[in-house]
Amino acid sequence: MFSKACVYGLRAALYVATLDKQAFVPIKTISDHLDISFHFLTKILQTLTQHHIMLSYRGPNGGIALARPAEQINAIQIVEAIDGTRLFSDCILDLPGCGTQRPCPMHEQWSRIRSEMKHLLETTTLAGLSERISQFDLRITADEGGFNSPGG
Amino acid sequence: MFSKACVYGLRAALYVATLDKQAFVPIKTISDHLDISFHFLTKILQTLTQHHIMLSYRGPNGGIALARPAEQINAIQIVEAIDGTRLFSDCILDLPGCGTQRPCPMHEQWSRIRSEMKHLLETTTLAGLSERISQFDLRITADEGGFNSPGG
DNA sequence: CCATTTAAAGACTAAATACTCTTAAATCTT
DNA sequence: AAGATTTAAGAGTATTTAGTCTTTAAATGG
Repeated sequence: MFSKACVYGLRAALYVATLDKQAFVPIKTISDHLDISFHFLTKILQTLTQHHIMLSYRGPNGGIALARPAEQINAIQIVEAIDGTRLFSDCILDLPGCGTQRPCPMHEQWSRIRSEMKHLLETTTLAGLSERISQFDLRITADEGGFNSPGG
Repeated sequence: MFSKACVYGLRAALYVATLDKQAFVPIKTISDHLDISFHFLTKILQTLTQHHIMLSYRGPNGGIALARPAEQINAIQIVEAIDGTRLFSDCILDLPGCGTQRPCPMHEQWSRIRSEMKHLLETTTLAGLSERISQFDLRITADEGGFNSPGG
């Protein structure tokens, strides 16, 4: 569905949002916490900074941070920055020009699904997810236990 | 979303369904009509025959055919045969074990989308699609014009 | 100025996906 | 039996995605 890079980007951005700090977070810290390759994550976060979703700063006390309040960053911005917009426009049968004018036989039904998916990602903010995490002790890592209790 | 192989498989199966013949259709005929690589399509259709969605027969007047009436073949059977079932079970954040018990922060919303997608594919039969094609002169090829008027 | 810390950039490798090509096997026609 | 037609199977190639490694550049602190 989404590329690995996209999923990692979502997790990393969400992790930064949960920290709720003004300070820059080193990418190493994030990659350690989320168990993602440091170098790979660096590339992914470069893309997000290039899309003005995150800010980066070099040197000691440097790292990355959200470019704006978590309320103003939603999942679709991250997905589109990394995976592009084709997911929300492509025909299920991959026919060029498929649309209302010249639909494929699944066009109407499929575009409904796509719209719902897009709508969900549009209304899902990092702030909302972050709140849900702290409220229900959810996780964004692969380890056992909740987000705030990595030890058990 | 779906792999190329999956999309080609869907198109090919749908094409065979629209022919509405008992006879076997040579793969070459299908690949020519749908402008898909013959050898690649052969592999894809091998998968579908191995999953008992299609039948094959070698030699002159051989080819492939639907293994059962088009009413009894739905899109999800083809998608799952080619791309597997992960699309309908995987967590959007790729967390292992994500589910009702140990959800990720997007689990509930995302599984709703997944269910709708799955339901759509389950209720979409080759017969239904085929009927829609002939009724509205739709297309399953990349060329101009409707399915029944490839020349214009 | 120098060492350290950090991201940026780019080359490189590995794996998965998307094909292509060749050969074999089955089937039909003559 | 011979030759043509067609799928099956498997090896091989190309492209994309995923991930690694090295070098460079920016920033800080001493």
